[in-house]
Amino acid sequence: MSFAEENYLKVLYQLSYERVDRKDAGTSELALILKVKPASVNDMLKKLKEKKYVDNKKYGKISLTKKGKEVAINVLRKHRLWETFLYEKLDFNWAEVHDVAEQLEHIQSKKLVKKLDKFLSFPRFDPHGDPIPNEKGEIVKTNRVLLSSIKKGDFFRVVGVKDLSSDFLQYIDDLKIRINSEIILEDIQEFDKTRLLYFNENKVRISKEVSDCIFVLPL
Amino acid sequence: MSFAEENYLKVLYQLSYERVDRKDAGTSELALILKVKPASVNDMLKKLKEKKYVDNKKYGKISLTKKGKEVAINVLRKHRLWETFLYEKLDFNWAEVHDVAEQLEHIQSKKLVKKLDKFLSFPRFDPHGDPIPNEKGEIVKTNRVLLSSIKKGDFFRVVGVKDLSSDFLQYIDDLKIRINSEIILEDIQEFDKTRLLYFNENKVRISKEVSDCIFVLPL
DNA sequence: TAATAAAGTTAGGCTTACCTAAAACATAAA
DNA sequence: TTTATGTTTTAGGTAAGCCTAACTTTATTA
Repeated sequence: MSFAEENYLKVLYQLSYERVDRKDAGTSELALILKVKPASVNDMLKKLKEKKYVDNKKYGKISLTKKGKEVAINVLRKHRLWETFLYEKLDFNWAEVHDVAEQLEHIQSKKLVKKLDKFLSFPRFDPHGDPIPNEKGEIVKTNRVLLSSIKKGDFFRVVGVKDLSSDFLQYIDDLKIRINSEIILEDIQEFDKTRLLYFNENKVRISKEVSDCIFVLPL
Repeated sequence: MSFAEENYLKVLYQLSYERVDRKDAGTSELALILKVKPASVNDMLKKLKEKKYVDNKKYGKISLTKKGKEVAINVLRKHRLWETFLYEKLDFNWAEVHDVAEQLEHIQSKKLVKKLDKFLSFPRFDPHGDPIPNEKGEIVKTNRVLLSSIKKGDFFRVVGVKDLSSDFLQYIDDLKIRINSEIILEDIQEFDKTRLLYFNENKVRISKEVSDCIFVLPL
């Protein structure tokens, strides 16, 4: 299983199972995320189909087989364990972990993953609040929601940010909104496309777009 | 700089600068170590030459340029830092670290290397006793020698084993000869191709071949 | 020194994963 | 329903990194 193949399966999984808007993944969307052309996606899908990792008909819905899903979940597990390692042990910030984990997720060593998991005390969520599949591929449910859905007066804890390599990440990190920081939203003032949030003593103005990137756990 | 290119430069460096018998590296020797055919080595050398990483004439000695040496030392630094991490933090044994480090050494992130180095408290030697180049590419000298050169009555400390993926490694690990274990050789009895070593209370029989793989520091 | 062996090189091919350009199909708007 | 727009697929091509087979050069040994 090559790096490229693993990446295709991982992104396919995320588009099929981890999206809020549950619409099917298409060739061009995949191409956009993987930073290749739609024709290349097609080439690879053909190969993955032959190898029984995906199962799609011409012009039809692309779906992972059981085998493909297993590989995808394993890559995701590694990605999120490494992100946790970088954040917890090496003191990386939210904005920095993703790109490095993108490389580390392809290291092939069952033993390494097992030992890393243990070293991190079997974490269930990564720094972005995404669930880390366990060794069997099981994924725990969480009732986290996006900050954008929080209403004035609600209490919650920040648990993560979306696992996207966006410019927001650096910005969010700069706001010092750290995971599990026990910050509680005490008040909201709504402006045009902007919300003024009071986190304990801290006053922070956050745009709609940014609050669509922050996961919180209602208390 | 691709994985393959990095590997060629790393092996070239080791053959040129880290060998006891200081003879020049040849196409077929490189091929043997890199597990490819001599023709492939030639293809790659041509490319590395164009890119000014190596400097060799047809049928002549292959040598690294300053630029090539820098890359090689950096890969070696990463390899040995990762080995140290696996051994010290994840509880891998001597036999297991090499293959995984072989993959990890190609991760591209200056920040990662820097933080890993700090996390490990700036180690100067890896689990095999090989020196870890510092951030500037400087390599500390050590006066370690091979166990095979030790004479009856000498005192020393085991500091590592050769960085080769050999069957010896598992065997050595099983002997429980751990780095910095303060074990001292109290007596040797010589047999045909075999030495019976008394490490404190432990009596261990070791072949010539194995004692050619163990680095010790005379006390 | 000539014959033989070993090492290095070249030529031509293969596979992977990408590409562009053009054709086939699907969907939404007129 | 036809047209316009966008998405998916096909065909043909490229570069990296490997290969085999044949050839050239260097080293060894008779």
